[in-house]
Amino acid sequence: MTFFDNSTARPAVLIMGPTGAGKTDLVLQLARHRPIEIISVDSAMVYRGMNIGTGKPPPEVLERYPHRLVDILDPSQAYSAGQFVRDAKVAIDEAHRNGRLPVLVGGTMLYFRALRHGLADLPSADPATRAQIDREASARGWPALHGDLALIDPKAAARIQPNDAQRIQRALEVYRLTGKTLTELHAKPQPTELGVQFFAYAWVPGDRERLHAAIEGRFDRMMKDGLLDEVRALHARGDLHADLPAIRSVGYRQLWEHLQGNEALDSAIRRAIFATRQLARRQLIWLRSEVDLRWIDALESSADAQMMQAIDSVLDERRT
RNA sequence: GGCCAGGUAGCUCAGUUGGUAGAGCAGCGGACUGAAAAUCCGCGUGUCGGUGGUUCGAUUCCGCCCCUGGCCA
Repeated sequence: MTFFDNSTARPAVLIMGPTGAGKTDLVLQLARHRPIEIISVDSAMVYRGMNIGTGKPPPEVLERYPHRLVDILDPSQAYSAGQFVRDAKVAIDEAHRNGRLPVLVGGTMLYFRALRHGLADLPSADPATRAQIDREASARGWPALHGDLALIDPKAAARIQPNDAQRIQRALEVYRLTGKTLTELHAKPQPTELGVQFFAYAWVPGDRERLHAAIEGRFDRMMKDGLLDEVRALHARGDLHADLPAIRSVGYRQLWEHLQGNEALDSAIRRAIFATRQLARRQLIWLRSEVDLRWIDALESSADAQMMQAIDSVLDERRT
């Protein structure tokens, strides 16, 4: 039980895959047979009351095989990459203390990257500043604010598109909060050494068309399982709105539009499936640029065995 | 069977007063540092239903045929 608490880098396995690739089934399979601790890397599963649409395992399964970083926030709140890194560190440490191998599984690639490669020391989001910038943007337009940014931080402005409201806002927010530019702050070296050695795997269906079909079938199943009622319950609360990160999630966003009376159900469903495929595409693009990643074709019959073997080799290494 | 309206990109459609065509959606490629399941950027050759005719030239005009929808029998 003391395999992991020596002073050298302790191991953690990362399983990164697009939505609909079958990560959940895989990791439950692993958990049944090996001493692992499942840590979710998913910006939507953090929210309570968002179960069917985020593809969480059913409650009885979660009870039997606990997932860290699932159901930790109310949908009215916002999560962030920075918060994820802090939470993940704690979860990894606890797994090691319990003598278990942390297995981080999910599809939020920014979180994986932030965990492995670190984040610059930036201030977290400030609602008042963002509201102020939003007011300016609605008066002058985002390209004008992009022009402002070009004056204070030409390098950042050069890589941010004039219409990319979110990034322009963030760059200006950081400057107003700290008096320093994003470019300056990014340049500072990040001394956050986690003391964790990561073993990273891309879990990806090798056939795009089959991924698409799986995504469509999965959404139909979610609808049969009561996704619309789930979204209706969130909608009925009255304090949630379409601009919240939780409600912007794939599936929830489109069904929310339908519940608002803005869109027919069949059209909302169709768009939800499109949005899910587009999400998967972006996840795949992200994976292609990741380094130190071993690819496993999730469609291969030996895929589960390959992953199991990978877990075993990490466990064996620590045992000697 | 007759009349009418259509048949143009994977889908919905626009358009060419005759010089071989373009939007939205989809799809694809890419960017990505506290909203990331977010946000943004880029990519459009397709027998213009088929076949004859008129014309220097037809997807566009004309004839015939096929298909779809509607109305009338």
